Amino acid sequence: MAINDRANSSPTITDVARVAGVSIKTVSRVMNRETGVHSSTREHVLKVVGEMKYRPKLSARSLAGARSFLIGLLYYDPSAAFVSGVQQGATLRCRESGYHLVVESLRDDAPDLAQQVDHMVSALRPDGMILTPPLCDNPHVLKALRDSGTPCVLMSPAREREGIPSVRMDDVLAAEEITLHLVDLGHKEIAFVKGPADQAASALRYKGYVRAMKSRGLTVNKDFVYTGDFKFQSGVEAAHKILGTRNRPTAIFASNDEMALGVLAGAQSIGLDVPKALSIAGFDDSPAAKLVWPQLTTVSQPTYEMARMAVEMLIGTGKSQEDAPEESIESEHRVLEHELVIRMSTGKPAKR
Amino acid sequence: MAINDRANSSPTITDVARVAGVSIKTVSRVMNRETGVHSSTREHVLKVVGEMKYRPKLSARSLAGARSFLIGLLYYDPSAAFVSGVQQGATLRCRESGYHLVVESLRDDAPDLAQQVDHMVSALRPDGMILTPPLCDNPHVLKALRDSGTPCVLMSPAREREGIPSVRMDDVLAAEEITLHLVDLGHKEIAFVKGPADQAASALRYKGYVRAMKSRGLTVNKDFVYTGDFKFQSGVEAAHKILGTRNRPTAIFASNDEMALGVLAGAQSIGLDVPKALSIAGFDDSPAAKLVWPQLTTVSQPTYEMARMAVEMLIGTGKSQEDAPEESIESEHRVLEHELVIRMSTGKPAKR
DNA sequence: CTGAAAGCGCTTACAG
DNA sequence: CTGAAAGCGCTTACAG
Repeated sequence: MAINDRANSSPTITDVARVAGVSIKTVSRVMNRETGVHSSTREHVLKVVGEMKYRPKLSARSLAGARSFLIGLLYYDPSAAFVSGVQQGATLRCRESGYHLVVESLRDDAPDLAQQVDHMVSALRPDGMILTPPLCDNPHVLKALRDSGTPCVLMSPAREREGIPSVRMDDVLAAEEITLHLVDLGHKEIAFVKGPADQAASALRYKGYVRAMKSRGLTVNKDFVYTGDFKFQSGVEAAHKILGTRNRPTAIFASNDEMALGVLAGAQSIGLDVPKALSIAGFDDSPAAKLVWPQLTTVSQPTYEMARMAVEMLIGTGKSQEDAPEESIESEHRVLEHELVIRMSTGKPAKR
Repeated sequence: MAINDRANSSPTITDVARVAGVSIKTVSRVMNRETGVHSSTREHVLKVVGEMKYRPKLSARSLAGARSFLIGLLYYDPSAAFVSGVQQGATLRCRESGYHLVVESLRDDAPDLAQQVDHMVSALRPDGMILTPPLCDNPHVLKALRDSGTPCVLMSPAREREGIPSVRMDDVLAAEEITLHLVDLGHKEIAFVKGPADQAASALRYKGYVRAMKSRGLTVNKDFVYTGDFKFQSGVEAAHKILGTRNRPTAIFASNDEMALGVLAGAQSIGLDVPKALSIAGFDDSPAAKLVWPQLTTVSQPTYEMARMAVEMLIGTGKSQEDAPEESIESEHRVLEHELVIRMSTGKPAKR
């Protein structure tokens, strides 16, 4: 027992089998939690495994078997807010099942996006791939992945696709709810700062805003709808534009946090007290939402849960490389719960 | 040519060798850019490789050879500011050399940290590991990694360690420079908001502040040094404390952005105009530094470059598992250039 | 400059 | 319930 047979290299399945007095197949069965092993055999093997600190080597399992125990995560332009939750969720869920997360950031300017994806996939052979926006909407990336037979899950895609599972939140509903929050506080003139036309979320959030206004019999004033680009500066401009009017609104709902922060800065720069003179709501619950005064009322995206769910869908789905691509990829579109985060930037409107 | 020999599975080295009319060893040599292959042979093989779209499988290379082509990145509590740059830098540098980045977030509360690390390392056999704060200072993690013989690079460790390479920036110098920036603007009374005692950066940045003040013959007023915890709220409190005095300073240097943002919020909440009545400087150049008004003057950490460098050091270092742990790990401690980011939150002091 | 053989450490498919 | 054999797709060590 005290004699270690080989140098200081880690034990292999053969070593364990020899010490335990069973075949490597039995050790393999125990390690993979297969049924049909006598409980006394199982316990004995497990004991030896513990003593020898045996850990199966991923590369060997991967080469011999059908799974690589690797999940890929593709980023394009990692917005800090998004990355943190996604990473945490995906990585923890992977560990629970003995999987590992391989992250790849693609360059913004890459003309050979599809090739990069293909390269990654054929070297790594991941059991699944998680795509975040805007990559989850890139047809070249999607095609490369489909050609390789790699199962994918799209996170918050602009639109759902036949045959490709996705996870998302309900942008329309969330926007509706936060607008209703403002209405419930007593606001009647509520401005909206829209995102750019090329992003799917823009229209969805606007839709929720309009729906909320109409459901309460409030009119959507065209002068109070400003189209920004989801960046800080466009929020500042929106504030100047919207607040420059004599008959200004008592609340502004900017459809992402960056723009809401811009609105806040713009409002404060012209001496408006938030939330007394103006309520401001955002969308995303980015880290920065808590780093201003007053802290921002916003919507928390379930990034952590979406990532966990994505991994789960991928691990559940068996890899279907050999089969015809279309036949066995289970297609589900899941919608996860968001959360309203009411902070100090929204309050009752001042009496006029 | 038009006939594809096997099903739709991807070609192996044997397939390529057969089509090219050479041995698999020769294909292997070409793929690994080894010398000693006739140029005509090399070109011919490369052509066939291109036509067949052959990509070596990582698991096979890993099992047969000494390298896994995997670099591990360990996080603990991913601060959004840090993650984004690190990820980008590491992942791009990895791709340039055919490596892949495996990310693992450890749980804050894990009592079995070392075991988790050991598990990851023995399954994956990464060729190297990058540790970010505060994991890079955790003795259990370090020990687990040393025991396994995995080469590591520490990013911004609290203290450098014998035999373990590291990459960092010069916190003292950066803090000194930003303080001098304030002095050069004409400030003489400059307050400092310190970080918590248990973080290495706290003392370093304070040291730089003191050095700058002394070098210009300014006195460090103890009433103007407030100890926070690197969080927003402590910045708010610092502002109230420091600015509540009759004889208040004209500038505050908070030693990270979160606290600086807190100071900004605190100052604005009592009606102070920044930067006219008060200049504020931070440290980190976090995403939020650009999402407030006025935008924050701060120090940009070279996270992207540090990550690139870390990968480079790891790829350069050959894996030394078989040897005695101490003997061949090349120990280097690199210090990378930071950058002062002068924005609108600092300006000349008002005449009294 | 090129190749034949062995083997990395597992899983698969089969037999009993 | 258990095992012997073959093989996954490469690299290593060696020979010529």
